[in-house]
Amino acid sequence: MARQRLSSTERRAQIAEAALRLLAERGARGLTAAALGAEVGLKDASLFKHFSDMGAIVAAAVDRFEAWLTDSLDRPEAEPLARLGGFFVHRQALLRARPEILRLAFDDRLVEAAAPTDRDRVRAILARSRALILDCLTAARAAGAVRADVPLEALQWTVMGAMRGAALHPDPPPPDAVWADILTLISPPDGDDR
Amino acid sequence: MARQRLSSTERRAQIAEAALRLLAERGARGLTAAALGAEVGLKDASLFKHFSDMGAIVAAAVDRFEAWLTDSLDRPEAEPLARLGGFFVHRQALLRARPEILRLAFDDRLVEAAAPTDRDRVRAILARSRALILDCLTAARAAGAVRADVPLEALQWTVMGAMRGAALHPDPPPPDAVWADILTLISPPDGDDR
Amino acid sequence: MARQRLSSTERRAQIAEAALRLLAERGARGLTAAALGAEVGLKDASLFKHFSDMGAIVAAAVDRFEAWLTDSLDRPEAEPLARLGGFFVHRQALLRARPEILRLAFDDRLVEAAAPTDRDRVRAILARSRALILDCLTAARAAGAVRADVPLEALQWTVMGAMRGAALHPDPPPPDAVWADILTLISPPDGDDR
Amino acid sequence: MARQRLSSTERRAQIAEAALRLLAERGARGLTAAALGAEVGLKDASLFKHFSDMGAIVAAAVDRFEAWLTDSLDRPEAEPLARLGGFFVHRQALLRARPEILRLAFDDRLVEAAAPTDRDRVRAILARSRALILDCLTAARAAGAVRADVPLEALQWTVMGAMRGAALHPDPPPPDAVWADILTLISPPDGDDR
DNA sequence: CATGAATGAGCTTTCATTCAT
DNA sequence: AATGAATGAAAGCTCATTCAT
Repeated sequence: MARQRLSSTERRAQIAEAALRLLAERGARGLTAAALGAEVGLKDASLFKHFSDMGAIVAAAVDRFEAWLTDSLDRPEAEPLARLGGFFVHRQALLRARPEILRLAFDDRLVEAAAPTDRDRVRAILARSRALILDCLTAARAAGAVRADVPLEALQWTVMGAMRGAALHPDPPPPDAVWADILTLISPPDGDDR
Repeated sequence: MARQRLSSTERRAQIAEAALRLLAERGARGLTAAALGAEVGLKDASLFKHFSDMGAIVAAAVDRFEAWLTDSLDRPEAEPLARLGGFFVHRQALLRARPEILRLAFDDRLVEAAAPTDRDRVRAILARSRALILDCLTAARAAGAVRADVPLEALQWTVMGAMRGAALHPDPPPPDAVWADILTLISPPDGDDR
Repeated sequence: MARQRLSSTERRAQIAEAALRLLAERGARGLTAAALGAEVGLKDASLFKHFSDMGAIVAAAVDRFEAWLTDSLDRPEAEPLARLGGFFVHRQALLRARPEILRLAFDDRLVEAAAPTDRDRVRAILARSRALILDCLTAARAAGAVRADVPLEALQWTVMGAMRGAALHPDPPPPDAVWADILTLISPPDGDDR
Repeated sequence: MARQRLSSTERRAQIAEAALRLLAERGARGLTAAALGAEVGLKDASLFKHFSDMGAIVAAAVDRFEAWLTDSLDRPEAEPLARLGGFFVHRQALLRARPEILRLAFDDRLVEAAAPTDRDRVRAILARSRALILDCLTAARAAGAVRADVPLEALQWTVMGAMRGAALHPDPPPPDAVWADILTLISPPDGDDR
């Protein structure tokens, strides 16, 4: 196999991405320099020409993870439930496009591999999604757009449960159909309309 | 401190439990023979007097995990929603009693540590809980006890989302209150009562 | 070759001593875990059962070095030149008994291998010998026992030069003969006797 | 900073000199291609455009060392003690001008870094200085210019001890003052003048 | 002339495991 | 039943060196 020569910028991106993949597929113990090297067609030693150590690689992987999960499409100005729906559908699409990688969003594998500093970053990234959901629901409730007979947190869990359930589903349903069902669940019960 | 000499049976149990704890607290990379030995007051070498190798230890840990998650209190004969409520409340109690250990139920840490065989067993254990929920909901719908305007899976995700959300909550609400909220969410909308 | 089993205490001593030897014979770059292991009949990995890391090994080697160079025979109460002569002869004997190891006393090889903390310790050990010499000479001068026509330091250099020269000599002369010559050199010139 | 492009000859000299400096300051383990490159403003790989390998670099450093220690000022025709005094003062000046580098003269650091061949060269270089001293002393004794009551070697050690002591002195005394003291020490004792 | 990318060999260290006591 | 000493394999990382640009 001809020795691949890539620019350092490309390599760094490639390595970070491969690290995320390995982490998702084989867990923290599967993320070794040798395995990572094999993944990108390098020897283990060569990795350290691009990153100072494994910690830096994980940090770059966390950056990458953050980039994926930072929802550029989020429109804060929108009507709260529309905003939440947009987030939900967009995030579902993401989770399906990168199933191996984004499964990391649902457990602590990335947290486990990371050094304390990055650990907090990962937690913060995940917390942001939860906060966005809760924000939208809070605003929606103020506008009477969601049911008032259960605590907001119950609604948040419903949304997050659906997110997770649909993403991990072996035969995932269309995101907007799922969102429609969520809407049905969290909307004020019928009688209120009258 | 006098060297502790325990019967083999006790030791095996103690080690398996400690393995679960380590796995939950420090992840797959934190489960080393030395750490595990320290946890139970043995030297690493002594572990292998009780188990043939680390794989066997993880297998025993999976047994233990299965024992915890096998709900002895489940009463199949009960009315479906009552059965589901009983399961929910009981499981919540369990998750709070063993927070460190049972966090394993929510991610793939145990899967990661396990050899392929045990991996499937863990998946099966987790699948059983999901199946129980779905069973109850299916029966309940047949009896008209849950809303019919969303797919059963949406209801399942709602229950599981609440289970997870409540268990991971920093200041967990009383299980029966959570269950009451879930009931509200999954019950048929108001108008149907007439 | 039958696997040698030694008590940890013995091993530690053996390893520390071998480290000194390697350092003296092959220099800082020759002191590798593998080489050291070979020297004592162990695999490199086994060394770390007895010492936490290479730093600890070097530290133990410095201890050993210190023990050799700490002159238990020194008698502060003696007449200064007798005390210095005793030191000189005793130290010469030592340097010949352990030529490989004690060559370390004459250059910075040990300093180079050591971590900053131990580095200072080595310097202190070497400084002690120099101080002892200077002390004796100072006292001797006060008693008119050494010549007064050159600075004390010049006398100190004479003693130290002879120490080094005699120790490194391919065919080393008897220590007391050397000492006699030094005495001749540093004594007050003839005329004083009258 | 614009990439420095130097002629090969200049580079070789620069690198050899930097190697000596590194060796003196950081020891054999501090002489790495990367460190050496940094010292001269090159990348490690670029060093090997000028030298075939590290061995060649050390060899060039030994050349350099030899050049420094080859005393162009030595005048064999002079009166022996004058010749020795000239050597002493000149060498002292050298040691002070290049303290970092010439400290190499006093221990085996350079020997340690060198391959066997160069090792012998270094030893030969150092032996030359010793031989010069002994030659002068031998001639001086034949002329009755030095004391006859101690072996020549003792006088040689005195000179060398002073050389070393003065060079390593934290606050070095003027070379000719030191030489005067040496003269005092090695001259025939008073009474002989009559 | 100089560099950036890559490598193989070797280093320190960790880890699961074996064996004699 | 438990340990202390030892090991082989593999991990993370450094280093001299090669090669294409």
